[in-house]
Amino acid sequence: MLSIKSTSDFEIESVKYPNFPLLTWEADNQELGIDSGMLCVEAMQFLIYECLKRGRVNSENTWWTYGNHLAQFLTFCEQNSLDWRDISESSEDEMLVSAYRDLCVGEFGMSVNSTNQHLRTIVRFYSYGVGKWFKSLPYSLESVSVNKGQQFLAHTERNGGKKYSSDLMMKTFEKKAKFLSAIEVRELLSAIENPTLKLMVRLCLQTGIRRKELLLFPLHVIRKPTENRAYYAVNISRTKGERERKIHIPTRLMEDLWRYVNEARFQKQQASGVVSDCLFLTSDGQEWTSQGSAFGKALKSLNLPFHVSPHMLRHTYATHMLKGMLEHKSSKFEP
DNA sequence: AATCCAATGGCCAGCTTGCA
DNA sequence: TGCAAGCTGGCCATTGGATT
Repeated sequence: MLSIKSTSDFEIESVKYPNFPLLTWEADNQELGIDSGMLCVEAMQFLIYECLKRGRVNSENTWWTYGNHLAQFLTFCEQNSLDWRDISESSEDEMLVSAYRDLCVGEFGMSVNSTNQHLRTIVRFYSYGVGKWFKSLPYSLESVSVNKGQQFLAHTERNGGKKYSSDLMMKTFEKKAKFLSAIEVRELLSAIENPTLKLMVRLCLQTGIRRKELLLFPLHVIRKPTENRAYYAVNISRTKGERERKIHIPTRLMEDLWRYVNEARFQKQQASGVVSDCLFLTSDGQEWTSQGSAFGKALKSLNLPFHVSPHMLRHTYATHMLKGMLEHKSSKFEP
């Protein structure tokens, strides 16, 4: 199975949906009436329902996440000559998807978390198509009883005490966040020679913003610090899910950002002629690409004895903030 | 830059806990 | 005692990161 990007010719009810995943078969299969290059009609109907008809999905990335989950499962069926529509009547005995699950974790070496996410998409595909293309489902719904004392999932069912979930799902465990110690933070900052990169790292460490939020950080929120206060509260909008959020920039950092805007950034912008609402520009005076990995590579090229990634800076902020709040108990916050 | 696995954190909604 | 904030765990939309 191959995924192809739609062009702007792809439209539904006169609305154009470019970059939508189109899932096509790779091999002929006479038994199933499939020629290579044909669209998988069932997968397409499901994806259109899941990503376009429903109102919850907004990001094109999400189209591709769901498209890839489905494409990989259907590739498994295609390569092993399995008919994904032929589900045995007794769902307790049906092994098609559970065999795929065990292959993901075993042979492919995928984590339980990722495999579960693939499984949820496949489960939704079957749940969408049952009655349309298949008589029964490749899984059964397990009733999970709710512990009344602990109120486990008590909210999910109105009649109380029970919740239904696919029996394919595996148990997952929480992983610990990776962060830098105070010593490592100092080592990191002193290792950075490029002043702009240093400012970017400081902004991450002191506000906990994500990589994408850093690279798309709005220019217009940077202003000259005039008042005698500890920090400046600013709103940023280009966040995960485009939710606006308020962050706090310490005054000293705000001063340095203001100087950057009026000196180094101004010179770069004059040289390149780029007009941008992004605070940070690359050394060529261009905007950073928000999904690029250049910032992470810049951190890596410092060759520090410990691992640093953009998201670790966020964890570092959160961990030290929590530690600080625990040490200096405030009446305002409950850590 | 494309691909795809891994990780993140908001959501749900009723009971528990904290606090005045 | 009464009110409001906090907690809870699986689901899901979205982003991060490593590899190619």
